[in-house]
Amino acid sequence: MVGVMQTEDVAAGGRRERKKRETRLALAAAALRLAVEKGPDNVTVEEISEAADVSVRTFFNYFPHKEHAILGRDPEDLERSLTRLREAPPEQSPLTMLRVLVNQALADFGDNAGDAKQRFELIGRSPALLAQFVLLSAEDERALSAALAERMGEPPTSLKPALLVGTVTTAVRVAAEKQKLAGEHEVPDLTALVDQAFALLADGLDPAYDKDVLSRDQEGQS
Amino acid sequence: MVGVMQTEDVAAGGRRERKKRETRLALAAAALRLAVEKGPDNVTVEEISEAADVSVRTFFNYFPHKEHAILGRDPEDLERSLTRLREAPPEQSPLTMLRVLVNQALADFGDNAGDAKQRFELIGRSPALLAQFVLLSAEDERALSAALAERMGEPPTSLKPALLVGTVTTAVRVAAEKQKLAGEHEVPDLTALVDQAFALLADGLDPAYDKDVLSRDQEGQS
DNA sequence: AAATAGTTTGCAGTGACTGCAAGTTCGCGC
DNA sequence: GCGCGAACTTGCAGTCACTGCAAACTATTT
Repeated sequence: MVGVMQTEDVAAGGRRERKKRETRLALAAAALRLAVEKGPDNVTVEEISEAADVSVRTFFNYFPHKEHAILGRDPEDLERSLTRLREAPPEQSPLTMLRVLVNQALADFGDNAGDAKQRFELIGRSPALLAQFVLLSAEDERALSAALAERMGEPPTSLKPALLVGTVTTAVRVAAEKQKLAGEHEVPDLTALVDQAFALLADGLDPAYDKDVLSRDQEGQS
Repeated sequence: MVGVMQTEDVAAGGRRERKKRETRLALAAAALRLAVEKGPDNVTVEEISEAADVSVRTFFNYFPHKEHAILGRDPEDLERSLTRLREAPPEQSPLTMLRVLVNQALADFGDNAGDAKQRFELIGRSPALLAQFVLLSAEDERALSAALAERMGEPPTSLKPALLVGTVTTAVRVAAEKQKLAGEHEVPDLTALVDQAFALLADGLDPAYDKDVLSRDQEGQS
């Protein structure tokens, strides 16, 4: 039952709670620092625990994987996005609202400058980290889809909200990849790329799409 | 230099090549069977190796992870899709062609009935498998994006081809998820869901998108 | 048949992660 | 302040994934 106890709010009172939060933070910080210093795949849990001055066993009381500690995700980030989504002006169309959401998220991202960017870098360098990141993101996506469905007044089984969240995520991801790929020269500015992607999503990716191809093309099997 | 030697074609001659292919196949088959029988997370490499009658060490000469063996991906699948993409009728618009591609892939999927479906099931039950699957898919996506960019006569840095491939992948994924979620009753047919998703992508996800929100909304920072 | 190159295997080692049980600390009512 | 139970930490033992290395084996070539 470890970790189940209902901690009511963020700044809960007792010394216990405080210490817990400090330990978790110390572990995440140590994990991130060491990952940056030695490369994400050359860090051992032992080192991290040592740096945070707890036992290895305790490390695993806080994080299920080494990767979770390095990613050090703040559950508040998702909460904030969900709140923003729910409180967005009702007259905004879904994609418009998502554009604002993304922009706010990117702004947050730029704020806590060090950590987020370093983590982002690391993710690009370690498949293990990427894998965990994707898994966590998938959960977020589900939550966002559900919230969006509600906002749009659609049943949770509806395709459209999920598709919107999914494609928007993809758009941001692709934009980020392209920017990284472009390297140093000609830095095209993430916001501009994301704008471009959103515009494409909004207007349609392919005006010439022939929705009846399949009725005609029944012989194309290998 | 293990595994570097240039094996010319699929059905290469020597007994050596044949045995190698057999061993790989036996391992993948055993891995899949055991994963289905005992649950994907309760299989050990030792069991798999035993079932395929090779040493554990040999297992790792064939697969980098347990998960790779279970997923048992055939590199030919990607090749086939790439070929199809390149040989598609040039008059087909990108999304139209991708729709055909997806349909062919799904048809293949239905063909080798057992394996693909079982693997798909497993992926849904094991985060570790899902993670590896996503990683492999990401590689495929990159290859497909590059091929599509070429077909569209765009530079490989161009956003649009990558966005197309990414969103289409997302569309299929979302459709599959929704179908699974719908459960037994009212099975909405994957093809229909995919059609719906493609139509949305083609026509635009949100006709009311306001591409100038950001210019106006500059005060929405946490 | 001997040389050669490719493959298998055992062995030893590192490191992630888990359950368990004993010890420590904290919060709380008395 | 005391003591008690709950929460937390820790060490220990154990399982399992995965790696490098070197010896043994086997197919292929000459």
